[in-house]
Amino acid sequence: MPELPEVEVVRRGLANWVAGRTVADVQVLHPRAVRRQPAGAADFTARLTGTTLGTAQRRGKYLWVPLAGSGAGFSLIGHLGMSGQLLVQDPSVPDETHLRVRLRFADGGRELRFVDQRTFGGLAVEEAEDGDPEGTPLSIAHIARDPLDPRFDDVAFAAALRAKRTTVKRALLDQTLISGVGNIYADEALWRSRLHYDRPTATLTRPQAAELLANAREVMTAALAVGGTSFDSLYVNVNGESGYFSRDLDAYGREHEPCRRCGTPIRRAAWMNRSSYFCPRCQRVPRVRSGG
DNA sequence: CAGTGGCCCTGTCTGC
DNA sequence: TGCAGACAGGGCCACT
Repeated sequence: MPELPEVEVVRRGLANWVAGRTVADVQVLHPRAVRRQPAGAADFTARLTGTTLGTAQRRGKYLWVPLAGSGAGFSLIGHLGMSGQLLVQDPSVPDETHLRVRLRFADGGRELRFVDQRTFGGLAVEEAEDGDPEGTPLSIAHIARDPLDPRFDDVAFAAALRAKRTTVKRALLDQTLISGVGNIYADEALWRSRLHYDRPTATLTRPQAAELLANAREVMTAALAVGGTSFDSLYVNVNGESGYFSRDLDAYGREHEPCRRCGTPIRRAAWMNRSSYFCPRCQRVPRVRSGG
């Protein structure tokens, strides 16, 4: 499940392996993989063929590559969804079972493959912000900056979080408030902050909001340092290698295992059609006071 | 308008 | 052995 650290690992791989290369040929093997392209797969292919790829960029879980040459003013945008992979493969490697899109390059070297089992991810060629050297696609203007972005505004985030009339985990997963946080790192940040996932955001103090942000930033930085979190073969870097952070998780996926702080078994709760892992002792739901 | 909940998708695992 | 159902869950969009 690629979240910010995993997507950043992939971004670095793209920056290393495809920047400066010219696209010779594009194959779309599953139409759903380019469903963000309004005019369809043929348009996607036409807009990409012959362009030169720039340096990959990222905001939250979105990746994009600015295009130069015939593609100037546009970017190739990608989202990995739950199971998407961008692999830089030797052309002799047999096609992956869930290969959706292939880019061949004019230099005849390793090709770029988008592989996606569950097809929640996808690629598209989109118009970029006018004059933006990073080529930020217009379609992600609503996505907030992420906590590893030097331009992320900590004070504004804390204020916006506390102004919300929702619960804290919902807010962490709201990509218009803070991007890059998914189910895994939300649970980890909440565990580190001793906050229950259903805690109303309006009851957080300013220091609690600041600590939650610091913990989200810290856990994602630590995960990035070891290549991200891989539970299975669904998340790998561009060379097909797994990350090692899963062994360092404190809450996510640890149902019945002892809390590393207090020893109480970690509990899993159904939440929003997914799961929340938390320590029932360290992370208590604040009791609603009557009368106010 | 802000907040909420349903849906998309496929492979793996569990229980009957 | 086979089949149904649960589960993994990010983002979009209709609805309140």
